[in-house]
This record gives sequence, structure tokens and C-alpha cells, in this order.
Amino acid sequence: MSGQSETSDEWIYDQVFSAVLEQRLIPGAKLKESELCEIFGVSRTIIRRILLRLSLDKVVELRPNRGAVIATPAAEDVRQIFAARRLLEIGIIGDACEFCIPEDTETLKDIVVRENAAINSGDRSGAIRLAGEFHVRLAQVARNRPIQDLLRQLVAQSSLALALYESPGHLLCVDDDHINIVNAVNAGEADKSRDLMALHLDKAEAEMKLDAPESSDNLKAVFADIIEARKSA
Amino acid sequence: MSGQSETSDEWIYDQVFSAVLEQRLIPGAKLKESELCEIFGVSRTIIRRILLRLSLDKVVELRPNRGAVIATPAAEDVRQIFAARRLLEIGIIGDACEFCIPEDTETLKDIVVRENAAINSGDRSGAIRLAGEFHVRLAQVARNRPIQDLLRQLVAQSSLALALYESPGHLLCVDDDHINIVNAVNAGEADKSRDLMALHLDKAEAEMKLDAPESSDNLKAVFADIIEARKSA
DNA sequence: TTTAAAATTATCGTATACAATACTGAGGAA
DNA sequence: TTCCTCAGTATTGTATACGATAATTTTAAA
Repeated sequence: MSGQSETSDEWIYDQVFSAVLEQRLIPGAKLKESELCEIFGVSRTIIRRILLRLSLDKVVELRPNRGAVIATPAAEDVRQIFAARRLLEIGIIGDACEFCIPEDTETLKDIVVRENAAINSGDRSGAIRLAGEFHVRLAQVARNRPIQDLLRQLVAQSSLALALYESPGHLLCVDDDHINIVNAVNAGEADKSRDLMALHLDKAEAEMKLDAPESSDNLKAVFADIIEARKSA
Repeated sequence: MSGQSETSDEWIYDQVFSAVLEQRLIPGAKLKESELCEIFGVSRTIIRRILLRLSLDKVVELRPNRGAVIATPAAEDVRQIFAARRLLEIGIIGDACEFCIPEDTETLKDIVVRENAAINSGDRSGAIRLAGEFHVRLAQVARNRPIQDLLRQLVAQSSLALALYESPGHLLCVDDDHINIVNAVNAGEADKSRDLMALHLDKAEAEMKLDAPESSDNLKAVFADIIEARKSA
């Protein structure tokens, strides 16, 4: 939509998104246009364009005449998001195995290295972002642009979900899932890659406490223990 | 983004999209903002928002400082779009069979009926739109909102591709694919549904002349015969 | 006649102004 | 009190103004 600004837009979009990943912006937080204008030094025209994009990616919710807030996906939404990811990612990994060239392997490994570095240095936003980029890049290796684009949206939503549903105090930790997948894909082992990916996605979903009652705006639910105590008394 | 205008936005978006489906706007056609403003009686603010959405859906291409044009997907893009659709639609149809309730069947059948009516009355835009809606609704029956949203984008791109690549003079004609799929899904026959859907998508892709050289802006390619004739002379 | 460069025009990109809507809090009635 | 109503304020939605970039035409020279 803009020449130089395609970059500026992207930057602001990423800044907001990073704030979500780092839980500086939690689901439900209000995004006042005028404040964002001051922060980023641009007019509402720009901010509103970015809010629209974020809303189309389901990262923020645009409430007519009532402003934008960080989206609050329900547990069921997250399950569906992961179901969609399973379909796409397991579906394309065969092609990824077929088309993977050394350069692709190089790129993927580099992402994993940087991801682990981010985890070790406590760069939460960077780690989540790189984890997401890994999955999107795999779609690129499969040589399917539309799926890559779709996956980008799903990954963004997954990242938001992570901020909402991960166990409190849960720290990101290094595991070998990603690097194992790269190696299997690089070796062209389609079946093994599929299995690894399936397990990895299951694990990622399991890490979120989707079964827990949503930390809701339902006060009775939040203070259920007190209500119980009063009943006994 | 707007209260009443969420509706108005949608309407203008659909009007532009319909023009594409009816080939009143062909790929490459320029969409001048000021003209769209006059036509729809709104300011550039609104038009630009809609153009941004159309571009995110890959229906129009936004060229920085050079305006918007109807997108021109390459043959390879269309193949990838259909590959993505196969993945999603074949992937979810099992769930559709499982969750389908009479009301869903009713809705789907109604779409097919209206689609056939549109075909018979020569309503090209309506027919293509309803055909697309059929596929999107099937994702809804599968109870997966994210996939439904993703499919909506893919279907929009497919429709654009249809305008580009269908055989010249090719008329839409009634076939039983959609109604057969509804019946199989309604009966809960997962395997049969999958097969029908796979064949249907293959057929839809095959109807486009993706192997033909693109009717390009490459003059030498367009007038290759003349060049050959002169060589012989 | 053709080409190249400069001036002109048109269109896009951003900021801002104004209008419409929703939020907030004070005052009054039940 | 507690609830409701009605200012006043704040925030969003749309239109418009202005500056920047690209397209076009004109003009002049080869």
C-alpha cells in the first residue's frame, strides 16, 4: 500500500506482535489508536491499516466503534487451529522431503540455531517467532506459496494462543524436535518426517492447558474457591 | 473497523469481486481509487481499505505508488492453490461426514439448488460465487473455523483463476458433483466423500487450460507465428 | 522523424479535520 | 444506598487536504 512504508508497516506490525509474544500485551488489552500513533510516530491512517491487518490475522479483534483489543481465542479455537496446522504441515512434509535442496537445509538449520540461542538468552519473543518461522519455512521448502501464506496466519494465531494458554511460569526450553525434523526432511525420509511432525504438533498443543477453565472474565469462576468456602461456613 | 460500514465494506468488496468473476474486470485491469470513489460514493479511505483486503486475499495486486490492478496468477500459482485446496478439503471431509446434521445437509442442498439456478439463468457471477460458498460451507460442517477462513481465501483465488484460465467461451454447466458430495457426506460415507471431492477438484483444475502458454504481454510470444513465417521467407 | 529531457498532469501516500458513536461521571428519583 | 438519566468527554469512523511519486505531454535537439 505504500512504498517505503511497506517496511514501516511491517515493522510496527512486528512490534505489536512481539509485545503480544512477550506478554507485555495480554489478550483483552485495549489498543488505543492515538497512543499507538504517539508511540510509533505515525498518523492514525497507518495505525488503522496495521490494526486491520492484525485483525484479519485474528491477532486483534476490531469492535466497531469500540476500538481494538488483543484477541482472546477460546480453547476450542486453539484446538481447531492445531487441527488445521496438522492437516497442512503433515500434508506438505512429503513434498518438503522431495524438493529439499542443501540450501533449504542450511536455512532451516540456521533458524533452529538462532531459535536455540534465543531460548538460552531468554529472548522469549525471538524464540517464539523463530519457532514459527521454522514451520513457515518448511512450507516454502515444499514449494507451495499459498500454503506458506496460510500457515503464516495459523502460526501467528498459535503464538497468540501460547501467550494465553501456556502454563504460568513455563519457560521455553530447547528440545530436538525441530532439528530432528530438518534432518529427516534433508534425508528425504517422508514417513519419518511425518511422524516427527505429528508428534511435535501434538506436543506443542499439549503444552497448553486447554483443559483448564479459561482464565475468564467470569468472576464467579475466578473466585470459585471463595464461594465454596462461604458455603461451608 | 466500521460500524455500519462493515456491511458497506463487504458490499463494495463483493461488487468488485463480482466484476472479476463476470470478467468485466480482467486480470491486469487497473483499479483507480478516484473512480471507485465516484462509483461507490465513498471516500478514498474506504476504497483503500477494501483494496488492502483484496490484496491480502491475492485478488488484486498493490503496486507501491502505482496503484492497484487485478492480480494475474501464473499457471503454477493456480496449481499450488489447488494443491492446497486438495489438502484442506480432502482433509476435512471426514470430519464433515462425522458432524453433519440435517440442518447442514439442508443448507448445502440449498446452495446447490441456487447454484444450478444461477447456471441455468446465465448468472455467471452468482454461479461461481455459490460454487465457492459450497466448498466453504463444507468446512463449516467439519466444525473448523480456521480452515473455513483459509478456504475462503483459496476459493477466492480459484475463482479469479477461473476467470483467467477457463477455456474461452466455456460455459458453466450443471453437473452432479456437488449434490453427490452432499449426499455422501449426509450418509456419513467418509471414503466415498473423499473420493468424490478428490475427483471434483481434479476436474475443476483440469477445466482450466493451465498447460497453455499464458496469454502474455510478451508480444513475441503472441506473434510467434508471424516471426516464424518471416524467418521462412 | 525520432529521441531525450523538462514541464505538466495525474495518482498515490500520509496527515489532519470534522462528524458520529461510545464511554464516564454527576445529579436526582425510587 | 442503588438505579437511572443526562451532560460532558473521549475515541472511533469518514472525508478531505497536502505533499510525494509516477505517468504524460510538450518541446527541443540530433
